[in-house]
Amino acid sequence: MNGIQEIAAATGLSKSTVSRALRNLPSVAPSTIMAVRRKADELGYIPSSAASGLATGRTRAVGVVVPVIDRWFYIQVLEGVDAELRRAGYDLILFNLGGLAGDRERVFHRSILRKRVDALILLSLVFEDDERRQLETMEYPTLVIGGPAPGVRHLGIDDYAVARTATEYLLGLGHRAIAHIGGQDREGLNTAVPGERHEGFADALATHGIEPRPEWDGNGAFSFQGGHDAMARILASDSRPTAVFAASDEMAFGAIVAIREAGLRIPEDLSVVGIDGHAYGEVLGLTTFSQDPVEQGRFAARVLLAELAGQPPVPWLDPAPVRFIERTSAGPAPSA
Amino acid sequence: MNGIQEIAAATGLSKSTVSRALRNLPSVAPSTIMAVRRKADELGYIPSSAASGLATGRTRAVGVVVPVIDRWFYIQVLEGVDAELRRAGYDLILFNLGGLAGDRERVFHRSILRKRVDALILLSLVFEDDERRQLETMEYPTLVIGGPAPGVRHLGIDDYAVARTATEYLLGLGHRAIAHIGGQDREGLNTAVPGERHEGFADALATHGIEPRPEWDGNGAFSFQGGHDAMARILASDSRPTAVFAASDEMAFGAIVAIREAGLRIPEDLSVVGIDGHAYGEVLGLTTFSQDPVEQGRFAARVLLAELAGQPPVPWLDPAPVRFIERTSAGPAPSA
DNA sequence: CCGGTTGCTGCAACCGGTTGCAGTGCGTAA
DNA sequence: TTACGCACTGCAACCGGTTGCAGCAACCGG
Repeated sequence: MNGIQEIAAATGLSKSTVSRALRNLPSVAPSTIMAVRRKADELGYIPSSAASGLATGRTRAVGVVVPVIDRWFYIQVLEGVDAELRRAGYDLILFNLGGLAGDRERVFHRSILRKRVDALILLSLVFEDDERRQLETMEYPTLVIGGPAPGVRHLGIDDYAVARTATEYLLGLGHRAIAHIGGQDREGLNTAVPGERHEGFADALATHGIEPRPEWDGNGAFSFQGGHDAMARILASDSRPTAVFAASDEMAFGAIVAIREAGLRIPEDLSVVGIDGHAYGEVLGLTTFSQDPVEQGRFAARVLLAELAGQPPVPWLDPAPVRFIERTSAGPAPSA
Repeated sequence: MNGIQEIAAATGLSKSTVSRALRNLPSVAPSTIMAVRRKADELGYIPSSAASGLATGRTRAVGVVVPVIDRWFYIQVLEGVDAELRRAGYDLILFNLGGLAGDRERVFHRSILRKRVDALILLSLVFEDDERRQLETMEYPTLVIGGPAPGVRHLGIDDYAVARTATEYLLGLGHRAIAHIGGQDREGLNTAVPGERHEGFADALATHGIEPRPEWDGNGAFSFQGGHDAMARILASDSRPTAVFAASDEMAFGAIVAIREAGLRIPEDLSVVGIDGHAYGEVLGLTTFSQDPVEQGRFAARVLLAELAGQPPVPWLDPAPVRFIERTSAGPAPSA
């Protein structure tokens, strides 16, 4: 005999009373609750999530789907989501698609989740039409963080606006020769994010009548190494920009290293700005437009938990805030 | 009516046959399997992990416990563990202690896991005696990765040996004035790791009759920022070392930045070596002793999955391999 | 003294699968 | 023709909790 039943036998109570006592339901006499608790401890009772899940239809777990794990943004979000779930006594199940090559099927084919979660948070994913439909047929509340996701409820910064603001900041410093480092992170990032940020950059230039130069548009693959290599290539070209807009902080870090390797000074010779708010920026003096993915994660978790608690769903979420952090990597354009 | 039952009714078969058909058991007629599959698709059947978990006592999930999420090492391991679990069709449940302040209780109090997992991987944790006992009473297979963990089965590199080797490498290059950057990561790391690595360092010096100098022993808190600040302090002291042994790559990166800020050259003025194999090392030219946490994660997962598949448990695991990556951050000691 | 609350507990069905055992129908060998 | 084995399917109990409803005793006001 096992579980709750065993406690029932040992205390002379019924299964139902024990069940209620363990959950502190008000309809149980305080003395009974104490007795049951004591016995449970004594017997080393371990509740079975499967059993209660089966009976209630609730798992007390939330799934988080990431394209890959090893990316700054996802990890920050994960940290935030986790913190909030922990507070609420929910578990976190991590579904990693393992890159684009990985099996998207995995999550979108409904049978995989096997009703394991009560709600789902999807990170930086854009969906095919049928995937979106799949998502809708899943009965649990869902939320997407990061990157525009047409047709599904979504939380994140306004990538276009941030990029545009960042570029305008450089323009405001007098820069006219501005390079862009962006590019697709094939397996990791929302495929829309690089595009949005690039567009914001391009539009800012356009309003100032500046033609973007293809040799100043680097593909940094949204990584440190990529940013470094892209910057090195740009510096190797015939003409040199006076500023660089990197679509992510990690690429900006790479760019900074490449610039220093070339013997140039920041910001005297070359200004750099990024987007993200990565912790390394502090030491490296990176001027950046910081988002707070931890808070985004927390917020997403709170929204979903509220719905699970019975609150009416919020159909629309405001874009997440961006904070400008001015450090030392960007300065006035050198006077030609 | 729901689930398997519904399919049974629709096909005119019994629950049991449907159940077996869905699992492709050999005792079911191929034609029946096809029919059941078709019906299941048609009805949009979603299996319930809770129900099968309850019936079989297996959850097809493995738990991973981390002290905090946002650390390079843990994330790499997570990636490896996940890859292997995915292959095997297992889910990954992430338990974050959320720093030392966080609730260790959470995991060690048996009732929290609520039989949610079939096996448990613990990252860089040292245990109190009673926690170890708790762990033993949990019925499922368990494995610790990273940092020595007396009394429990454990996987990881030999921290002492690596640190000693790294230091001896610097000694071999003629360095005698060697600084150490280590220090406790209060909330993140196995409390034993910094100690082991420091000991390896100290012992290597000792065998060469070198007295460690306290002003050259920096606390870098196992972070980029920490490494930077520690190095800056060391450089600000009266005398300057000719080499630095950083107990982690991230601290080494910080040190490199600090050294360059001071206008010194690497490795002409100052050599740097690290431990880890962080991806940034490539660009920064860091000479390091690389471990492969992804592979450690994969390996750990494989070990546990094998046990879950019925293989006899392996009581002892060899230390994980370390690979020396010689790049450009360390060179011969400048001749005084 | 009675009818009605109030507070607590028990009964039994149910959640959705899994599994040991007992059929059933058919082919085949004796 | 009969007996037997084989391939397949069904019955019913079980996994360990949850919950609607009923039951019971003590207590209340009238």
